[in-house]
Amino acid sequence: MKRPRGTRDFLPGEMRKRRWAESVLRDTAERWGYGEVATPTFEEEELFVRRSGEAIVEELYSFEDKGGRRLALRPEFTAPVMRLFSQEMSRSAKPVKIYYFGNAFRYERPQSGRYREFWQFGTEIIGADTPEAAAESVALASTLVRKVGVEDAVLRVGHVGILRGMVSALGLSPGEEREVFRAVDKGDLETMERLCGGTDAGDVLVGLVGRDKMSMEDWRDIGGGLLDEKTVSYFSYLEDVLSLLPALGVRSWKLDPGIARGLDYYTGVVFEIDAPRLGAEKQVCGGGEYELGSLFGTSQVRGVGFALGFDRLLLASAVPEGVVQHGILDVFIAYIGEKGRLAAFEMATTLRENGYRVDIDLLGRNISKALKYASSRGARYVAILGEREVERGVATLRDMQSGEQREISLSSDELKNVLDMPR
RNA sequence: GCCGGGGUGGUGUAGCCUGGUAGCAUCAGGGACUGUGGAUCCCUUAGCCCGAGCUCAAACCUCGGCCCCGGCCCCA
Repeated sequence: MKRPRGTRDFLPGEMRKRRWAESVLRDTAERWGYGEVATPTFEEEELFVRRSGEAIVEELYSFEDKGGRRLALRPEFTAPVMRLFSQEMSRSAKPVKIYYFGNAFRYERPQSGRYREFWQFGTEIIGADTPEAAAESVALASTLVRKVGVEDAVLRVGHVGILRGMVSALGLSPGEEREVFRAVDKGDLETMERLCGGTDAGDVLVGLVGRDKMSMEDWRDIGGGLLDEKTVSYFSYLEDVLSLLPALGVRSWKLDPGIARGLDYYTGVVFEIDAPRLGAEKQVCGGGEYELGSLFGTSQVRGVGFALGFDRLLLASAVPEGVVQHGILDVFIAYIGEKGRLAAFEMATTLRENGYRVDIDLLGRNISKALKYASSRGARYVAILGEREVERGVATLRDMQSGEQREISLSSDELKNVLDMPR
């Protein structure tokens, strides 16, 4: 029996890291005023098709249930969360700020940082179309990535409204425009050159996407002349968003005119975060401003949000030593003889009731082996209970780091604090 | 779907080219040590990804499949 392709088992050490990262994400989102939501692991297939088009059926884990319904394991959370919003929260006070964490499934070729079952964390601010909301979303994403220990993250910010304005200034057919968008998103300069090089607008676009460093002024100067009034107004909007970032704790970002984010429903500011050390699958976050009332028949609903690739985040993260090292056991109890055994189990119960993490010998090992086992488990203390101790109502407590030993009383009052360690 | 590199006890590896007894390390369990850990020694459990072919004989050669790793495509 093997694990299905593209899935993983997680052992205790790995789970400790994952739970740590998860709690960092959760706690931070709560602190920023977001409430958690959860949606079903599977939905009607139609929900995902409507959001993303027929093409995604290829990548869905879909099936028919016994009632003949077409269902699919969720490949992402945006559509389910929007469904939840429009069905359950559309009359809630605006803006609605929610976050989610869970597993999602895509039938794809696994590779580094890409699995068939993966985890995502994300947030949405729904019912807000202001620079303030956009800035908060960008800043929260950036903060989260940093807080889980990704040191070298690069935040890139762009605006699809400006990009669309530039592409439509090229005067291409809709089909050609699609191709250009795709090339822009990939940073494929050769294809761009082929599609729209030679014209003024085309050269400008190629120049912008190819640029490594750029200021807002450059962007305006280079691209602004060719654009209509509405598109030009996006520059000030974007500037406004960016001006709020430092106050929200964001130290640095790169302007990237070429972020297209694939989907049609993005309307304004868009952003991505990369962890360069991850190689081909380096994007750990993507998000932006969107409009998707049309999908669910709601009247115009605008919002801004992002999704974090939890597994990639962990690959890129330097999880603090303490998280990994922090042993899972405060005390291991070893005993000798029938009397020792009873006293040992009683001691374990008392210590556990007082909040300590306690394990006890279950294999009837001798002291030597029990100590070795406790050591390999990373226990801080070993309590030894033999005839000698039980007769006098004490246990021998051995500090596994220093090797020092002392006797402690077995009375429950004494046991409460005798280990003088944080619980 | 495409290209490349791989799959040998639980883990890490040698053996493969040049077919013929699968070796080492580590971990785990037990013992030497009658109540004090990571040492030493001994013992034990346990392996050639799956299938077909060539051959007297396949971990080894050939073909197909599965899975892993890196990349392409895709990335809602």
